[in-house]
Amino acid sequence: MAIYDTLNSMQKEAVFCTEGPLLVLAGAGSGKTRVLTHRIAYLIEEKEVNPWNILAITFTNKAAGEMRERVDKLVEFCPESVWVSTFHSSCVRILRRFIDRIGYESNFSIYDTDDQKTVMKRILKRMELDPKQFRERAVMSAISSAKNELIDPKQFLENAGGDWREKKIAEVYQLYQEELKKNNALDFDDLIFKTVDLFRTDAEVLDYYQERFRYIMVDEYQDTNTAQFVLIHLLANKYKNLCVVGDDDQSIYRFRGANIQNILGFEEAFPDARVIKLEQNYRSTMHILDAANAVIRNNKGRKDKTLWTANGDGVPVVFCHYDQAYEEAEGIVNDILKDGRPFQDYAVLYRTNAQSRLIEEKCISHNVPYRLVGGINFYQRKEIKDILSYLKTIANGRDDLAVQRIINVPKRGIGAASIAKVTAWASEQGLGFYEACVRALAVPGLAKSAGKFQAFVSQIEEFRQMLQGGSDLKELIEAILEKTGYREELKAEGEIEAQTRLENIDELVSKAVDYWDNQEHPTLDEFLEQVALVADIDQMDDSENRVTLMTLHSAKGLEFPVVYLSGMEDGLFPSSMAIFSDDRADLEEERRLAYVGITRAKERLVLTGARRRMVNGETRFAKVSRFVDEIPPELIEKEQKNTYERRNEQAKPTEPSWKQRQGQLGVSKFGMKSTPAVPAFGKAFTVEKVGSLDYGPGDRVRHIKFGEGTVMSVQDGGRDFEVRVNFDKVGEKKMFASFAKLQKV
DNA sequence: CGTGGCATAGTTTTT
DNA sequence: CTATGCCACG
Repeated sequence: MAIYDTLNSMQKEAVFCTEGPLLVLAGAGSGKTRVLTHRIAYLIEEKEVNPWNILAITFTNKAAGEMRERVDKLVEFCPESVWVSTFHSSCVRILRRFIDRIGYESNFSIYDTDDQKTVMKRILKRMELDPKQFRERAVMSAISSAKNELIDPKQFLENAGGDWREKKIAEVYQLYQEELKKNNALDFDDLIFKTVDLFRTDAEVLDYYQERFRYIMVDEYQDTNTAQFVLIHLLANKYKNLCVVGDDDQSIYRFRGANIQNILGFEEAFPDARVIKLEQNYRSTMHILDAANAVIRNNKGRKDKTLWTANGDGVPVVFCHYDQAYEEAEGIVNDILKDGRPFQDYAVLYRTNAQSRLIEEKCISHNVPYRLVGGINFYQRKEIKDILSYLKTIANGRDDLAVQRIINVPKRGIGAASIAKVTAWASEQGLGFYEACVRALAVPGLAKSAGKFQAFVSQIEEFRQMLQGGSDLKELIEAILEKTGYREELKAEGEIEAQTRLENIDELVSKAVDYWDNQEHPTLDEFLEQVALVADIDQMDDSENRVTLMTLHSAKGLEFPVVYLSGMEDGLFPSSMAIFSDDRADLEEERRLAYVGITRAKERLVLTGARRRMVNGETRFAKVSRFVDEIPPELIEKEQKNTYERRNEQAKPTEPSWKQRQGQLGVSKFGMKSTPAVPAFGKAFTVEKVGSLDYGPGDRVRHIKFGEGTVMSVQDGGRDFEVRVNFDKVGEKKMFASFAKLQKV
């Protein structure tokens, strides 16, 4: 019983209440993951529930991974049988097994956002719709929302009524689904949608899973959309042992379909539901919580609760107002240096990804190591998508988009015209695109190009044989790079580009190796599947001593000793979209975002904002964010950081450098994790730059490949220094300092 | 068929 | 400002 003694009384109640529907309203930092994991342990150890009968669902792989780890530690008997996974991967697992019952093949491929875009573009073009009126972004989001609400194309059309535009979108939706079906593909939304579809049409399958999952737990319940709600509802409907944990004040994904009503109306959906509130916070100081409470109190549609803590008051919240956005960035970085904790104790949060740039620049110029979460997903990078498309083609060749992506990468002299011919013939014959390539000779009008298609096909076949012959993924990717001439082509693009891209590919290789070595029966298919469902935040490597830069959205579920909320300006945060919206709920969502941001801080919270900042090349002026004003004056210290003050600050002697600071690691109160010997995957997101260069224009330097040369110029290119060097042998080259590793001679 | 240049449009957040 | 798309030229 000892493990439960560490829980407070409310937490205990939630853990011990195992039968029937249960809603746990868990405020920020109130230990909800602890409750979930202990509840799982309790079910197994005390209630003798078979681990096999437990399902725990989260939103991100990271959360699932953490829960998995904690469950494995806590539960003695067969913890691995507990199904801990995300919505999306649970659905994939179910669909792989039973999707044939709703007319798909079980080896369906999963389309990511880019794939969807490609398909959508094609359809919009084919329908000759005015691209101004039907932008693919808008159409896609309309379709996505429809899927989140479980509306199929037919219903969409019915709902459209007499609205011409809506009717057209319904038509696009219909065609889009047909196209996906033809390619035996599902997009992200389909994964949920089709699982619900499967459960609704096949009572046998539903019953199987209802029996299997007698105890269901859902984390971050406030983020579920209607489709996910129905899914859970169906699964839980037989035994009704459903425990959902969430915080309505942290619902920040309305824009992608999250339905806050799922949590607010839980008691109506399950009339005999128990409700337990967790209001004791273990994370932050009272000052921080007071600020959070004060802000969120302005929202109307919420369950009433007030966080409190036994921690002390702590230091006051600070708001720093700057003139310019770059001064704000500078101020934050200076403050971090002055404060003097290990870098990993700090997070700088912002509303939009674009804001990261200024902060990055200042981190670079002050030698502060940082880790950037978000931005372009690693798996969306061109070179990664290329290699993955090769792998997909090698795996089965059924993913037409993948094949089309690589058929002329690197250049094989196969142009758009030939591809169009093959595509047309393929659909005429009812063949997949790859199949059609195999039979290129039979395609009418292809003439000379047919040989090029055949060369491509035989190359793919060669790779397949490698795989069957026992090659691992590392060898395979290596072979692709060499034999297709991909590496060659990259190099032709330029030294800097090629190096960055090859480094990214190396990251992919290490990911592949990691998978290959840790799996009992590794398969290419399974690897590709894992890769399809990862998000940025999943890869965040928190073992390195770096400042974290990310959006408020990415920050949910995390905590840091010191948090900077930057860009606290009306029009930016809250966004002007929300301010001018006639739906009050939009502004409330922004406020919840502010609440999430504030409650990430454990000890110190600094809000910052600027009067002016450059947006889209023009200067914009902004008032202080209304959220700052919602914090009562006695809780917050406001500082005007004007240009004059800043000059004084700058005049001070340089702060301890990064290297010196590293020595403090391990001595500090926080973050004692040691750096692993093998760099974790995710390095691609951290930018390690050379702080200052020991060479400048006019100096002689040596490059590993190009030999000696003279530095022409050094330019601070934002993320890195761009150096122009005139090499004796090869002439002038542009390169990034951190990659070029130039040596002064 | 490929490339390079120009024009235009877009900016919230992402599983 | 930047990324993408389209068009015209080689």
